[in-house]
Amino acid sequence: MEKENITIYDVAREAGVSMATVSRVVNGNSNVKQATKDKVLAVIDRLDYRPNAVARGLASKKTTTVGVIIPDVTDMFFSELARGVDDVASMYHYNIILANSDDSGTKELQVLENLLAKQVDGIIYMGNGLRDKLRDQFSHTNVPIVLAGGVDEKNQIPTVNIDYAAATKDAVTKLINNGHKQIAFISGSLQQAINQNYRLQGYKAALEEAGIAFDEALVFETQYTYNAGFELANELYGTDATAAFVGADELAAGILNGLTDRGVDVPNDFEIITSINTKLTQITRPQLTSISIPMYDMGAVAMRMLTKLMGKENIENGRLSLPYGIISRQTTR
Amino acid sequence: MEKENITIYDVAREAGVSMATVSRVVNGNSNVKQATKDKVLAVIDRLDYRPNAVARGLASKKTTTVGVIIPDVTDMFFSELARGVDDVASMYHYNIILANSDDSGTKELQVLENLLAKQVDGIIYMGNGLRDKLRDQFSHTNVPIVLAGGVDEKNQIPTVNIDYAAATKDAVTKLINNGHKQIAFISGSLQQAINQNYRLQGYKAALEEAGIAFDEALVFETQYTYNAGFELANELYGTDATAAFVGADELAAGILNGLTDRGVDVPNDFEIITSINTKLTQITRPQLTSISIPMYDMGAVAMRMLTKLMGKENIENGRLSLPYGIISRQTTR
DNA sequence: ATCTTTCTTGCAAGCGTTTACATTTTTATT
DNA sequence: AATAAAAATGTAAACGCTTGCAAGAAAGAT
Repeated sequence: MEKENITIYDVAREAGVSMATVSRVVNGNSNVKQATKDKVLAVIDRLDYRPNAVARGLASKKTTTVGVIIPDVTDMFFSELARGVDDVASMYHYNIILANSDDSGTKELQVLENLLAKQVDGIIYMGNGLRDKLRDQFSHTNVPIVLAGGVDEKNQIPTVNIDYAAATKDAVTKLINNGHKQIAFISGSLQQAINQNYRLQGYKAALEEAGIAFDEALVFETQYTYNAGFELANELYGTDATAAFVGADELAAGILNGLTDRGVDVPNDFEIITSINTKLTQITRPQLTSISIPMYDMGAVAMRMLTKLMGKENIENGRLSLPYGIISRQTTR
Repeated sequence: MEKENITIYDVAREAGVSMATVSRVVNGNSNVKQATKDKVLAVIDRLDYRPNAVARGLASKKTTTVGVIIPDVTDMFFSELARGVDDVASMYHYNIILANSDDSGTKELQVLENLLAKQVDGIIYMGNGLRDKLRDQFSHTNVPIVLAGGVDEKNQIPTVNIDYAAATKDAVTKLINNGHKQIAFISGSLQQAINQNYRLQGYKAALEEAGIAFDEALVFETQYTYNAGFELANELYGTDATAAFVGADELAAGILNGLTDRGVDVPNDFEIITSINTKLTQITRPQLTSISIPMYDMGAVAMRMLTKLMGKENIENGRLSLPYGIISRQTTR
């Protein structure tokens, strides 16, 4: 067994001061005489006192905890973001409550409810779109929220991401410059704003700029999984596409391997550019050319922005687009 | 702005009952007349009342929150575990505070301190070993802890994992049966118990059983990264090893690609078995033969065990070894 | 009708802090 | 040495809920 929970009161008694004073030294309040501070600190050390954060939270209305709504920790894109978030969170002495939403509307709502009940000081939201119901709830709360890595079409919520439309346009243009006219656009659900309103728009913009007609038949909507890609390779094989822009790395890996298995020579017969630049891009053979997204940084910056919001600091700009790049590897010539 | 925080007291007043009664209906306490329950529920709904979990935590001494110490969410092995943990946690209405430790002793200690301050009801610990200092802290607290996916050499802490030694032995034996005598053992730091006391022991056991002498020169200790593997491939090339057991998938992918790039034909000139069976194993070409570890399940089972511990239920067995398998793919013949 | 027993409800004391505000001690000023 | 100002400390009221205990209401038993 272990000594009973020792409280601020015990420390006060042992040190011969009031609990207020103990509270002050614990919180680094300036007006405490050095002598008493030392005395208190010594007792704290001796008694092995550890302030109860829950009581603290109740009294101060601050929990130093932020909620993180994430579709799936298992997804490399999001886990990188989460890592960035956690690193700066802990830098600012916040903890994160991590909640998987599976990108499901109902789960998100429920998770949000939970987080708010737990009195989190702020929320980092990750997702592939922002459903209206959730947006509603967001606007009904005073808890600061920032979107990390996602898009907010209505520009209502502080967001840190990259310019997905521009990045996609760049990628597709690169393909066009390599001589392709029939370029497949492959992404996850077009229900998701990020695909429908950003990536696809960037794709169209690139085509338009090059005077190439948009062909609905070259747009493929599927799951973000390796297997989906692998299967899609067959379908792709039947079209006259000679290159593809792909919205996710795992998916791209599947397509690449599927195509290769059918005897297609990538990049000579077919070029591929993927979108995330996770570790996967270096592991496949040939290695995947990719847009490079600063995932970790997006998470870190989003969290930093959140700390400012929580501290009631003024945010100069609530919509940050971080720089991206395109890394040429072996799936393009 | 938003309506001021509404409390249980507001609900009580509006419903014409005492706060105790409101508390009872909120907590699903049985002895409340149906009529008053309905009345209260209606008010709760109308006022959009949301119980304050912090106050609840203070009063009840339960936070319905568990801490998860994880080396790195970005590591696929651990993120899968974490996902399993979160899924059953939310199933039992717990939230998780996720804290990255980078497998660093000091960070772990600090994170633990934090978690305890936040009054978590339990802790899931993930790591590649369990340092004595941490073990000490663990034993000094009343908060239940379970190890997920790791090993506890001293068998003191409830643990859910697989039999790493046996799995390794099986893998190496498979290699031996394929005719190899010079089998490299490649893992992360041998400082980590899981490598030193389990995997390496399994490796030695397999050799011994086959009457093959252990050769120190075939043991490689490195980082768990793709690049480390890629570079190690060169080194490996200089030895007379004809096969390798590898402790992590990313590392194995690096070795595979490094070897392939040097013109080694895997599996004909060299066979590889890796240890985790993450998605990577299907993405490399050739695909990696691997021990299959039920990561998600380990996390889920560990969390389930923790719920029992937190509920003061008796644990029949605090040391669960889940079944593992070996999946033959293309890096073995 | 009266007395038990069983349900329902209310009362009030915590839970461990923070934080105005008040009070006391120190230091500076004249 | 007396007084004002500043610094250090203490007092006690929140914070929003749970929960043991007591009291009142309803239902059964005789």
